[in-house]
Amino acid sequence: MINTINILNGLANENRLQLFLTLLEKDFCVCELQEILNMEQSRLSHQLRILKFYGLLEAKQDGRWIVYSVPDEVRKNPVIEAIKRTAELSPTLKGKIPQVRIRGIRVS
Amino acid sequence: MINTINILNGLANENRLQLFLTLLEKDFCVCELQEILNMEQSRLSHQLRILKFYGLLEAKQDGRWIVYSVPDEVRKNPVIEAIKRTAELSPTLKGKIPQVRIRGIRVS
DNA sequence: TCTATATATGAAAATATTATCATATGTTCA
DNA sequence: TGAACATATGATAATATTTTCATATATAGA
Repeated sequence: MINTINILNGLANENRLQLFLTLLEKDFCVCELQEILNMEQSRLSHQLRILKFYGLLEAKQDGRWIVYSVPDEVRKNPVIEAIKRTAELSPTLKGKIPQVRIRGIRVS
Repeated sequence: MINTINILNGLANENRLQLFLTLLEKDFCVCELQEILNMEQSRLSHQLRILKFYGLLEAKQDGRWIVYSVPDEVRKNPVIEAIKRTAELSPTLKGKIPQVRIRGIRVS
């Protein structure tokens, strides 16, 4: 199981917490996250790297996109479950999460 | 309820996490914590202040001692409960926690 | 192959956190 | 009151994290 201190270190940053909560809702590629979170590309990339480093995210390539997701093992972690319940994704971001998208293109 | 990001910020440091887990076991005054955690006084005092700042600890005076404790509200928090379950207090520290003490003096 | 797009990386600058040291404050007790 | 003890605080130094900017890499498609 993922180490608790890794979870704490990974998520002890408002930006990364929101990023993580977003990915907890749904998988996204970097360019979608860039739009949703309104973050500069390399900054976002660095933050994703940190979350991945701590084992909180995984990435898979799909064409020229890299899709980030929260591994099942992480979703099942009790601390993560509690965080999901208590830490609300900012309403602004929530409104920005597209319902259906295919590789960055809004479909609905 | 205590803010999740405050919990994360407060505990995203191995030292403070161990300090907090120690106080989750039992209330202690600073000089006891100093001995248990083998930390220099002012460093410990600074870390306690941070935990207090984030609302994770409270302090009450008892003579010349300041006794720190985890507020009930914090204990009941789902994230804290999950952390308590998943983050083990280091065995070294566990062995050092006195069973019964009165104001820093080991009684049993 | 060339170009556009998506993403990552490295280095430097900006900022925040942590440790350390000296000193201040407050309490007890002789 | 003054000495000893317990704790806090402030300033600075040491470190770590975060942002920014420039550039590199990789893929898709013309």
